[in-house]
Amino acid sequence: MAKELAKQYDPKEVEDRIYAQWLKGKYFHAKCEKEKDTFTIVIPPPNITGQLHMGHALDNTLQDILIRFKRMQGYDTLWLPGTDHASIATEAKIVEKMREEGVTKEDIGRDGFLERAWEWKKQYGGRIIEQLKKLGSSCDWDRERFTLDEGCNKAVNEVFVRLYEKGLIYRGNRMVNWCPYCNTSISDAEVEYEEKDGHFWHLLYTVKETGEKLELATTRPETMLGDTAVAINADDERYKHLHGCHVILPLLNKEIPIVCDEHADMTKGTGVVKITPAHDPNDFEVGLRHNLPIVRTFTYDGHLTGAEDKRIADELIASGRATENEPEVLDCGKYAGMTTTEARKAILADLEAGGYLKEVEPRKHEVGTCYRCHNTIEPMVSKQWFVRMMPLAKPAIEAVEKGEIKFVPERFTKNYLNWMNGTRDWCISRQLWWGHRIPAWYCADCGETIVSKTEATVCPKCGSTHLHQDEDTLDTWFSSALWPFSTLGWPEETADLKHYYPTNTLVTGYDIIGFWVSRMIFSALEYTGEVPFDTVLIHGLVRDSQGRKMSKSLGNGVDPLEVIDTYGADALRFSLATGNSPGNDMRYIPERVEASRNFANKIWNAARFILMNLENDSEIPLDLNALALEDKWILSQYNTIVAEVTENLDKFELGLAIQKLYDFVWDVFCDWYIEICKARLNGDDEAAKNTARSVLVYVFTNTLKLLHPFIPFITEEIWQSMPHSGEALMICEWPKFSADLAFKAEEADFEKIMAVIKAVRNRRAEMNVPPSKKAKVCIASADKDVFLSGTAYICRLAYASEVEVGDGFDSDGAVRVITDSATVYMPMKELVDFTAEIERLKKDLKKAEEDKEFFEKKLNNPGFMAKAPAALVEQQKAGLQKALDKIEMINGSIKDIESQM
RNA sequence: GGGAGCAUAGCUCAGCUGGGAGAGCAUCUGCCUUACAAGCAGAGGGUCACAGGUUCGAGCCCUGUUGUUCCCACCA
Repeated sequence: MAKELAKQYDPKEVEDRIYAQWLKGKYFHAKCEKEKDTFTIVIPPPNITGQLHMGHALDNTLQDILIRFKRMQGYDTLWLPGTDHASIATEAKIVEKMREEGVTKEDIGRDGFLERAWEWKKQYGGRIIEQLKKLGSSCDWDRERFTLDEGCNKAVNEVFVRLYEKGLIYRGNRMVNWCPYCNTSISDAEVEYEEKDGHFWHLLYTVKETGEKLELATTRPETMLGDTAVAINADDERYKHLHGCHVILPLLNKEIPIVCDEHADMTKGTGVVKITPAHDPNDFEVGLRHNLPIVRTFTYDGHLTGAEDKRIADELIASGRATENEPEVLDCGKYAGMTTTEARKAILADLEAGGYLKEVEPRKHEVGTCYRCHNTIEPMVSKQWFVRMMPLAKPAIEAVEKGEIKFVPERFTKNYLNWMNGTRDWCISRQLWWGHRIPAWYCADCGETIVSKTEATVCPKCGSTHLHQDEDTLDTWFSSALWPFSTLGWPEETADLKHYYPTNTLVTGYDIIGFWVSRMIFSALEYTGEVPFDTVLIHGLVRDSQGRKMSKSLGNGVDPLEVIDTYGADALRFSLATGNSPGNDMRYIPERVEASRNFANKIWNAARFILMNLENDSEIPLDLNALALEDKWILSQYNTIVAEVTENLDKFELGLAIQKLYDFVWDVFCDWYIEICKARLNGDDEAAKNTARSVLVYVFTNTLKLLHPFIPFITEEIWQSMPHSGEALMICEWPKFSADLAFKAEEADFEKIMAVIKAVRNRRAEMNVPPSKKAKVCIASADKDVFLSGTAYICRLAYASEVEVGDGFDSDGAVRVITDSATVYMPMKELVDFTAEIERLKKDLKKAEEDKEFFEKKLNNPGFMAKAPAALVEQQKAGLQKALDKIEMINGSIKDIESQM
């Protein structure tokens, strides 16, 4: 006897040991083998602040399946791992921790803060990597990267300088989304719109020239102090007489012009719009068109501006350093220092007191919020760095339209194109410290801007050495956008970059197509001249069992590590991979993980059975000449599975691939083939025994290979217990379809035997005959040889005391069942009820006749005959023949019984 | 306002180029048959949301309707 396995599979005992073994063997390490084709995936780098959640588990399971599959297929395979510095999230975490200690950023300064941040990274940054290992991820850990490491920084500076020199990066006063809580600008992509209850406040502004009250509505009355005009539509008949007039801004008693602008929509509200260029994106545009003053009334941390704010701004303007669109700042007087919420209240109260508030209308509206903290975004004119998107988006759109990059499923192409087509200039500067500092310096003497890859020390314009670097850092996504090539060494022409770039498949969720995928594509095209990957495999979200998004606030998140601890990593992986189709959301159902665990255990026990029946560890060669019918059947079935699994993996249909394997292992191999082998294994024929062993081992170990990408731990553990050559399953060669193993005729013959066994079992169950009660089974069939070859296991599987095969049998007192190739008699006199038998047979007959009609209808349909493919027509003919045969047999039996009654 | 997804068994979902509706879980019946009770053998359960259309043939393709989810959009 060979090795013995425990009765139940215990993942805890196996997983860490196997993972250590893989690491020791350096199987994950890509060796940059020049002669081999490559397959490369770069991991979507998880945030260092993060803990492994179900989304990561799904994303990384899919990647690991693809990587392991390709590795076994013989590609030089690289899965490049790493983490993202996540500027805004990490900085928020550290600031929060400091707050608990009573320390602010300002207290410790930039260097002190960064010291803390790196310390934090050291402490927690590796956590999620360790968690990925628990999942079985076969990343090349020797190549692990971090978006804020030195290499990435080099790439970032390189890109920044190149784009700046091409005029594709610029700095200017523009309308940005400002998060007063995070105290930084964020990009358009980082704004999430949420429907909130709000109001429409109808205000009355007095027209200076005519004295009439002009009604307008606003959802943000607190911005009114910054109004520098009121807009009407030039074609609006109601207001033609007001062209060139002015209104008196309430509270400030300031005269502002009435302008005609297309932005004012006659069909909406009163057709009059207040214009606040400093705090509304549309109004900013209107302001530019009409050369209106831009008056800022909010501070960057969400309060109303006061005297000091105004002094600073005035000073800048007076110094002549102000750039285009530099906003003025208003001293908001009694409102200064109030938060925007307080100011809204106070201003509304004063407007009402002054008779300027006509009515209040409740209204739901979409409010922009920060994706990090979900506080309301204040649109704000601010001086920031931007990437000019138009020239970059164009090639990125073309590359996808030309099919150089393929989205799976295809529908996400549209999603991507919509995003790319609609994208506006990208605000990349952040008022944060944790991140890539913007490589720009300003001359204190002449105001010159110097953009440089290395530290600037002398002003090239005036020779001054009084330079200071821009205080801001770059959007995290600016460095993530370079990930597929910065991690391979770009801008250096490294061996890795040459060999592994462009990468192949990017696996990610549909939620970050805009944030990340699109930016990688245009970045790669611009800097490397190539697409970063050829395929983007999109998956959905993992939701909770009720279909809700898993979230911290709901507390409905399921911790993958706990699942692994309870059921094993393989069970989790299996659950995530199976029944999941590309691009669609899925629910996490605990029962499914349990079912997956059961499947793992099923495989485990199949292995146990095989091992129990082997004499030793040595391999047994497969002798194609010694095969029995059932051996040919299982080999042929296995062979088909090889082709199907490979095909589906190639198509990224991972769920279908593993489903087919599940069915094959459980329903075909275990439920049928193993059961059938027992007859030979328990018999005395040593040669037959050995053939059975050889086929069991062959099919099983090769099936382990097919299963390995999905459930790597258990398959590796079992494979190493089985007779094998080679160090590890994970570096075995992927099985190939083999014409030698395609036994179509034998498959069909064996199915006749299966049909008889199933029919007997079915009939026995109907009659409630327990397995312990055996009965003789007599098979009358034209295919005598087929049934004769299977008597040993028909006996076992059909609970027969003995099996006889012949042309006809004494039907007296026999229960009978009819398949399309045989009539089976079971002498069970005491159970035979002639009336019931006839009733059953008539039921069968009815079904057979329905079948006959079904096929005849098709075959008599001229349209079908003329247009259906030939193979299908043949199939229908065969079906009809089977039905006819069956009808004949049933009629014979009915007559037979009637004659005995 | 634009775009997309989903609607199939009691529940959760598969069903890849159109060719007699599937799985897991749950339910019911019988089994501790020496790999596995986390198991074995059976059974029941579906007008594939609705209405049209294309086709010899539609769960699948087209049009519309309803319900539902999501993404995008500056509607004051």
